[in-house]
Amino acid sequence: MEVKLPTFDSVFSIDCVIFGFEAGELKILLIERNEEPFKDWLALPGYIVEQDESIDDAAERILYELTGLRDLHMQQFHTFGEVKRHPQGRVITVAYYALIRINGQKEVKPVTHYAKSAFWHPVNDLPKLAFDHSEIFNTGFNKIRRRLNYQPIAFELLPEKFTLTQLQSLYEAVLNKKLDKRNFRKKMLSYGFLKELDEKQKGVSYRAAKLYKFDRRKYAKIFQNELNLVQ
Amino acid sequence: MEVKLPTFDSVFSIDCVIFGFEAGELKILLIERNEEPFKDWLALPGYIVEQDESIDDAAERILYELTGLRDLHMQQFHTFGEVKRHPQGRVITVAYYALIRINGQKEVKPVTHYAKSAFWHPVNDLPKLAFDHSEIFNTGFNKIRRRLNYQPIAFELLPEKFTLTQLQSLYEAVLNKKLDKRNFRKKMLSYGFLKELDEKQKGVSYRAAKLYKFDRRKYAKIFQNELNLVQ
DNA sequence: ATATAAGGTGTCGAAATTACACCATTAAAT
DNA sequence: ATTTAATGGTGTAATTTCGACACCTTATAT
Repeated sequence: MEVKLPTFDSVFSIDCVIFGFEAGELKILLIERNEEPFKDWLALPGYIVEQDESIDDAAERILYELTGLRDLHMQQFHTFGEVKRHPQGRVITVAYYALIRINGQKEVKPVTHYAKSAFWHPVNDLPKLAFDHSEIFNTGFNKIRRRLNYQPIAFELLPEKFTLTQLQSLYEAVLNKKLDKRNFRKKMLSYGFLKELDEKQKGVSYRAAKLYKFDRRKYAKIFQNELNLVQ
Repeated sequence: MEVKLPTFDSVFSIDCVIFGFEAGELKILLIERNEEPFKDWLALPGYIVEQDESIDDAAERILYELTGLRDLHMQQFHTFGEVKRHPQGRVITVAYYALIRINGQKEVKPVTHYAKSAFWHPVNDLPKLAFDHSEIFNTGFNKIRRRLNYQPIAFELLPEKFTLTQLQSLYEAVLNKKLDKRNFRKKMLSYGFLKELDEKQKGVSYRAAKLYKFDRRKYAKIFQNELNLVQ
């Protein structure tokens, strides 16, 4: 059976690459589509921008409708504008990313019928995605990999209180390489934006680690003058 | 006299921030608009994307039509999508930048009637621009300032053969600070992607400097593994 | 008490970064 | 011919950062 689809001209859409970190693994949010085209395929959460909302607002709304997640700090990273990227017509999409702590998060679940389900999937083993979403994901992953080195995005993926080992394993997951424990700690602590708490990890069956907090205010002070690569 | 303007829904446009370097000064290309809205205002070169062209293609075409420049290496840097950014309707614009050698370039000149003129203007003394173009410019300037530190974009602004002093003064213009001559040279040369030529500057009334060339092939070899900020 | 699993810590050599000042060369002016 | 003006071109030493590397400590479970 062939399905006749409407076509459209000049539509903007938003697609979201939402990273989460859980059990030492980096994951992203996928949805199962419930609409043609690419019905039943896996895809990034994404939909069409309304006339009367900014693209930033649209990104928040769309993510909420498709996954139930709200109040993430979403950031635009690239716009995809190939003519044939959408089979039904001309759709230019602005891609956003966000980072989020998975732990303690209520289950993700679509609020609209455009998606059948939403779930976390490890980045290392992604299936083929609808549209050009695999390309969008790759572009986004490269972006955050690079940004990890000069922006405090790691802390958005961790619980508010975290151990240095957790922080290190996040860096290792994103950069995909092993780091030296002593050097990593020395360097992170030397920045001065980690606040040591009077509290320890609980519920582990081995020596509990100290907990730390990211001190956003100190970070901002330290890095207000940040352009420094040449001299 | 009040002018009635047509309005439109869902239009994509492109705006271009084109940097050039001349006489030790960083400049950008502006046009004088010949159409409402903002007729007679200064603006970034920009126009509407057609249905059957990718945004990258559109960026090239539009820049050509408004300034006569072709074959620049243009790169998207941000998409601006506030609802009210265009007085006639919903226009989302994708902003691109490019860098170009001004010297020896034929005069810039619009090919369409949408612009009255096109000209270079120093970045340090920009007038108020049409639409949200001042914001677009600022965003773009910050981008290239940062990219100067990890991408070989400086060489696109200089003539093919350049002196180390020219290179340094470009860095100083973009970063807006003085650099140490000896350290700058030591560092630049240590990378190994500058090729010293058997040729000297001509036509100067003082000791002529050696000329150098950027060796793109060596650069690519050196920086294929580049992620390195944490260990 | 013992085993297990991760927490937590310091040093040394190499490399990179920074600060800093003077002589050399060329063309133009006298 | 000499001087002047302007920029070209160079080295070193102190300091800081980076990277490699291994062992004892502590909490819990058995």
